[in-house]
Amino acid sequence: MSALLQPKTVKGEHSRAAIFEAALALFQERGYEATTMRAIAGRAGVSLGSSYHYFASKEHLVLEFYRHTHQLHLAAIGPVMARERDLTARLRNVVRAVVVTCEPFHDFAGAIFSTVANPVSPLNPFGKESKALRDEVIDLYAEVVKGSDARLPDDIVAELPTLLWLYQMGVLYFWIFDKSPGRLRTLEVIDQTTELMVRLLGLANLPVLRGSRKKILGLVRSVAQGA
Amino acid sequence: MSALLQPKTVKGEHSRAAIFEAALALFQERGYEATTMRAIAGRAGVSLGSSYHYFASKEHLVLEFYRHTHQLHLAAIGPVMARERDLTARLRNVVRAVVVTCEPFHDFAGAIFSTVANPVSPLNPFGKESKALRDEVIDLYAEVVKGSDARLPDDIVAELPTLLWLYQMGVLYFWIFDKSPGRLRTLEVIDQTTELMVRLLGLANLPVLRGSRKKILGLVRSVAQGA
DNA sequence: GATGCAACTTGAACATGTTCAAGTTCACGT
DNA sequence: ACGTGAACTTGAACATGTTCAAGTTGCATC
Repeated sequence: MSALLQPKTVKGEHSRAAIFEAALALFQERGYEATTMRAIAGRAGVSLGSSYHYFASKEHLVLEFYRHTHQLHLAAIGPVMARERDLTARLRNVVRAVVVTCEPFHDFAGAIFSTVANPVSPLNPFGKESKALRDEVIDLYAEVVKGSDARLPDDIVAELPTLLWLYQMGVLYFWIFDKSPGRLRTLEVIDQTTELMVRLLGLANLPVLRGSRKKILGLVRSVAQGA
Repeated sequence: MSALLQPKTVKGEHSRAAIFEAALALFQERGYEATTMRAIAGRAGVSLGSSYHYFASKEHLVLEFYRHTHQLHLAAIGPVMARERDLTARLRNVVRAVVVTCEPFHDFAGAIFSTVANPVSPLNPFGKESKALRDEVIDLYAEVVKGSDARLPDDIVAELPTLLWLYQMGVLYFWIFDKSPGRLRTLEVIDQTTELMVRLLGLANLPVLRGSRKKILGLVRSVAQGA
């Protein structure tokens, strides 16, 4: 069965959009688990079976949600990507924008994380069905690096986007647990880690770190390609 | 409702043990999802309700499984912990022992990872119900460090066990995806990362890294305490 | 206009994790 | 012996994600 069906008619598009909108609203109101597929269908004004016609499972609604937030993220970072040239500032702004964009969904983000982290699910970050979105995010970070005025060695430039994608997932995991007001702790961690990373990149050419650098890059490659 | 009930009678202990053994066997034979609570109860020779008397949920059987593998792990590393003094070797052996110990369960390990990673569940690694086990594992890594002949700064010694616990979880996540024969890729990654970590620890006193060191330790502290 | 076909829709039926009120067992004090 | 109460056991009932065979709609082709 296909992951999710692209409607072929305007009526179908309406149904699909209504289902996703209902799901998003209910997730926010009641949380992920407490939202039943029946409630989603009811709110969308379609039958239970129709929901499964457009989304193969409840988890696939989550994948759509990720696509949705990615679009919001892209829109949010447009200006800074066009203007800012300093790598640290670009990174900081882009990653800050991730958590700011996701803030309205913080309450139920925790509940869906396991869905996405599940290595068995084809929806997991390394899996088949999320490949398109994953590549988009990695490309975004490639753009963050390329659009900066930082001069980095080729071997680092090759792996950095993937590393930053992993880093973003780590930040989101921290953010999920963050209960500080305004999620200030996460923002602080972002500021510190982005600055730290860029500093370490600057040190990568030091003789003492030369040996480690190749190994680290090899590891990133290993981890990224999964298994 | 309590997490899991400690039997007060011998009969109760038998029932509880039978349920866990049945669950473990069925998980291995059919995988996690395909194993129903009814099948577990049937194989254990008890009723469905009795299973829920001893384990509050299917996930709690997973927590018991983690306790079980932790005991296996402890038994496996006894000799090397008593003999070996080199930090790199101690680390490598201890982490290798983790994946070797878990190897018989590799097929269904992926399915239960999401259970444990779920930030909403009290069973998640940072959560309340897994605190006892988490502390045990962190203590183990404190012992790995303390029992070595490495001389490390106090601030590093304070955070290193927690960092190594996080590292172990990362290794397990990689291992879950690893489809190489004999899980050789994971073992290789372990060898490389342990050596790399110890090398970087040795460089922590270099002037260029002094500034980053404090920040990194602060970050580890932030991340570890969760939110 | 008639026909056919793909897209779309439906809700009953199913599987399974979980709850719960009711029943049973048994060690212990009297 | 008897009563008591905690520990243990039971399976029917429930909620909900998912499947599927059957029905409806609407458009393109003749």
